[in-house]
Amino acid sequence: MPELPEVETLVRGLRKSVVGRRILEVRLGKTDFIDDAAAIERGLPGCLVTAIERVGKFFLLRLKPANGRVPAALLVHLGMTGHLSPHRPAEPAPKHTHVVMRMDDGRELRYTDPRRFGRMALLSGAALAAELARHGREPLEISEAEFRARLAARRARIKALLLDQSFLHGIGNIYADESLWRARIHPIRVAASLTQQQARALHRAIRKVLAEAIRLGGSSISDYRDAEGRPGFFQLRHRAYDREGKPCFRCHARIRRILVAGRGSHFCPRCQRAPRSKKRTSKP
DNA sequence: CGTTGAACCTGTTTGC
DNA sequence: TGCAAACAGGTTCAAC
Repeated sequence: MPELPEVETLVRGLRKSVVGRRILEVRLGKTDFIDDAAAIERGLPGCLVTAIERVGKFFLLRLKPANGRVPAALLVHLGMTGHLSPHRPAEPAPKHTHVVMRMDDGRELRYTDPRRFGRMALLSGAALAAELARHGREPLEISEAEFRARLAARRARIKALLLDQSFLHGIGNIYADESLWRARIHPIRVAASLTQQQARALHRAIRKVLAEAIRLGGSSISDYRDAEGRPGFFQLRHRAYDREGKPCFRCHARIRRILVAGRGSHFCPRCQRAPRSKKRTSKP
């Protein structure tokens, strides 16, 4: 569910209701997705949430401890099925609610995640810096020149590279397929083989797709909801993702689905030309 | 460097 | 209807 636009939408919603609030109490369910559950249980109560940021697909809740200890940050990743949102305590907690933070306005910030592919960690100082250092560039901020230069240095397939969070962070399977469709680039093209025009088109497509998805509150495929429980609407604008067998919006050819980097990849076989296969027929 | 497949988990959809 | 397989918005790791 959660790629950059969904996390960004959630972050904007959470800012309004959670920043400036103090965490009074923490209750945990299953904890196998938490780096150090004891540290969370011990460290969160008493903390003031001073800011909420998005780093790629991660949430970063900046925390100010009550008793003058060093500031820390709660890092949250939603994995495939995670969700983080405020609720009234009277609202029954759904199945798979694993973290409940009782806030000083009487509400509960709940983390729910059926598959528990998400991640949570309370970090400060060097550990936090090390975590952030593993991340790639923001797709909405990287310049076209730098994007092109970095592509030129890579022999990986473009789809695999777009999913690589140490290259760019925040793009997942939906927005990779949507960006490639818009830029008319086949997912198995080698990154370094893209022409300057194609790299430029991809840079623009990524920005356009992500910006529009944020504007529409993200994509709700099955269960994504924002901080107020409302779905996103960008799924209505998908042109490739999950459209196997349906006509291409540009040329009406049937959208195909293949496996690239182990992920279902959707593309138009007519608009997004496959690279010339590299069967060596002659050798000088 | 890069690729593939498996693993981590639960739920839903699809196929026989 | 029933049951099994396939698949899902993600990441990581071993093996090649």
